[in-house]
Amino acid sequence: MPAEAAKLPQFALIKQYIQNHIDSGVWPAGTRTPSENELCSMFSVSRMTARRALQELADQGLLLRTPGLGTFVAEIEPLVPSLEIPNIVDQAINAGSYSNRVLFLSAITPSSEIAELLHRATDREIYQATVVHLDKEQPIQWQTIYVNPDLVPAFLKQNYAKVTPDAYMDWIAPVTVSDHQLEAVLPTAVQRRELGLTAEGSAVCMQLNRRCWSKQTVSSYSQLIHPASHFRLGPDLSLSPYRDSQ
Amino acid sequence: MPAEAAKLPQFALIKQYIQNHIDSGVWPAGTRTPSENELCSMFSVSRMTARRALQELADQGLLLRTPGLGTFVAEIEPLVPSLEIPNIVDQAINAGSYSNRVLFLSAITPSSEIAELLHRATDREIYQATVVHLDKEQPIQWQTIYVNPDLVPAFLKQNYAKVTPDAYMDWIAPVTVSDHQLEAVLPTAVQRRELGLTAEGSAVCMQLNRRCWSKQTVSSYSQLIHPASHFRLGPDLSLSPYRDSQ
DNA sequence: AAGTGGTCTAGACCACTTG
DNA sequence: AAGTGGTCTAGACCACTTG
Repeated sequence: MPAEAAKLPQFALIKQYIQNHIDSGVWPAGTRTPSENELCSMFSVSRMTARRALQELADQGLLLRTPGLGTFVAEIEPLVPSLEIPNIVDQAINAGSYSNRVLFLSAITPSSEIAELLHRATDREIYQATVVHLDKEQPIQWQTIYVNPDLVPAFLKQNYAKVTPDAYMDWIAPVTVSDHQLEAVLPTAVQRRELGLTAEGSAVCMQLNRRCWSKQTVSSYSQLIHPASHFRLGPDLSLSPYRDSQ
Repeated sequence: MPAEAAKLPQFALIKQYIQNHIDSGVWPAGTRTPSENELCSMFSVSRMTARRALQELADQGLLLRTPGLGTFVAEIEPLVPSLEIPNIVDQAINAGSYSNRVLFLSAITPSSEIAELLHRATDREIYQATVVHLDKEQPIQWQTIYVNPDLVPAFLKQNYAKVTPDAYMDWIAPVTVSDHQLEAVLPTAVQRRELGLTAEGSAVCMQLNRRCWSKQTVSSYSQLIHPASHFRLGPDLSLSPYRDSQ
């Protein structure tokens, strides 16, 4: 028995054996792997141990198992690439360089579009706030947030100089799910002024539309508008995605 | 024994029991759950069955287990929101309404920036293609792709009217990982003309920078420029994220 | 009828933590 | 010393598929 490999438990050794055959192409997608009983005798192991190896690889999506038929190597799924959405306001708060300007805070009668997004009738009031968020005195985001007053009745009575609308909302009605949309836009004249955008060429903005849910009820809908110069998504491409693994 | 709940296996019943106590707030984060042995006697079940319930919930991230200490309810992780990146060229191809115009196809001496992204020296040639992709005769994407000739030596000899550069690349050097960056830009005069953007206001574009890797080697770097009117990320917000679960 | 995976049992030994 | 989770065994019954 080689001394090097003695540390891993037996189910992990069986997993390695199977993974090697898949990665090296010896077992292409669709190949039947050894059955639980076959692995038992191959590795001199009980069925529960052989089963654990197969089951964990199946949970990872590498194998497909069918009672009565066997275990098969799964097709590689194309893996839809995705981008994480940074929260530049939270980053500024954590850095201690955050401030803001509240431009509007009031109850309003929603447009039919906003009412529909909040799942409310157009004849029922909702709350709206418009805030410009700043990092080191530089405007980084224009936020217009529409709030469901049923979930956050005291929304209009808060002082948003220290606690942002998002932070207060998350305290009263924690976000359980959120939807996001992203598009490139040209800001309005008011937005350009408040965001400090003067030159024509630098006036391009990224608009993020975000709807938040709290326990299966829509709690808010926000339009977040960022100067393109302050909002890029994705990693620094000078770094290798393999930096962790080798 | 109630007839309704008779269908679920015992480990699933124990999982339900634990999940209910977490979801309802009876066991907040940090609470110690019953141990494997305690669940054994509570549910008149063997330790392997009680263990399975705890282990599967731990695999889901709901529980944390420590040998010698016990099993504890995990903190809810904030869950970074992310957006899937649509491939509008593939969508057009699948819809059967795809065509393109190849503007440039040649070996070039790379700029230092491009050379660095491809992990190559500036004095070694690379391949470049510039293609405008169309859907139903409408321009939807400007692509400038820089290719590592080591991996795809015959890149310049292909006819890209039928098979796109990306499709050919994926055939020769399948993409194992890809990096993406996204920003809002104003297109150049040439890009505006080729993309059919005339009015000033509609000239905003989304630029996606994508670097593809094949077996831990950079195979290509692409700049993908889309008219903002044809490129929005995220779901239709008129749909509920709960559509599947209720 | 023989083989497959899904569930389950009643034991065992281990390294680890706590009093 | 008593309890915890991690690994493992050698059996069992089941519903399911195949020849």
